[in-house]
Amino acid sequence: MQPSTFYQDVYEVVKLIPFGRATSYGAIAAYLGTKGSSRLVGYAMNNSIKTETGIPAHRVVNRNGLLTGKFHFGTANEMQQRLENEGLTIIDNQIQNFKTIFWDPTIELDIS
DNA sequence: GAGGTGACTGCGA
DNA sequence: CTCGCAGCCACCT
Repeated sequence: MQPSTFYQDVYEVVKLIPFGRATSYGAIAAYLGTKGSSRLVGYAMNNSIKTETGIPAHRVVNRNGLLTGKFHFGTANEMQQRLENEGLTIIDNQIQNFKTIFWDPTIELDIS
């Protein structure tokens, strides 16, 4: 297919993240085949919020499960608030048991 | 057309 | 263990 923009692909993957789960920028980038562009994923998220794309960006965190982009939300605690609302535990801006709730698109979606 | 930026990641000291 | 540096690539000004 013809990906209009890198953002579009990122949005598609983020939308597929199931409730109560979270993934990392690198995982999404890797799934898109642009693992080297892990920063672009975060960049896309930033744009997604600004453009009201409705993307659950709060389910996307860095490799350590740290809410690195919480400050980019409308309010600093909104990201954490949403994650806790999904049954996750956040301490010091970091997702607890992140390894357990981690949702890897390269595995869950499987590139077949 | 060129330069600067960034919600990252991995490796080294 | 904690802190710092370099690489990476698409988007924005």
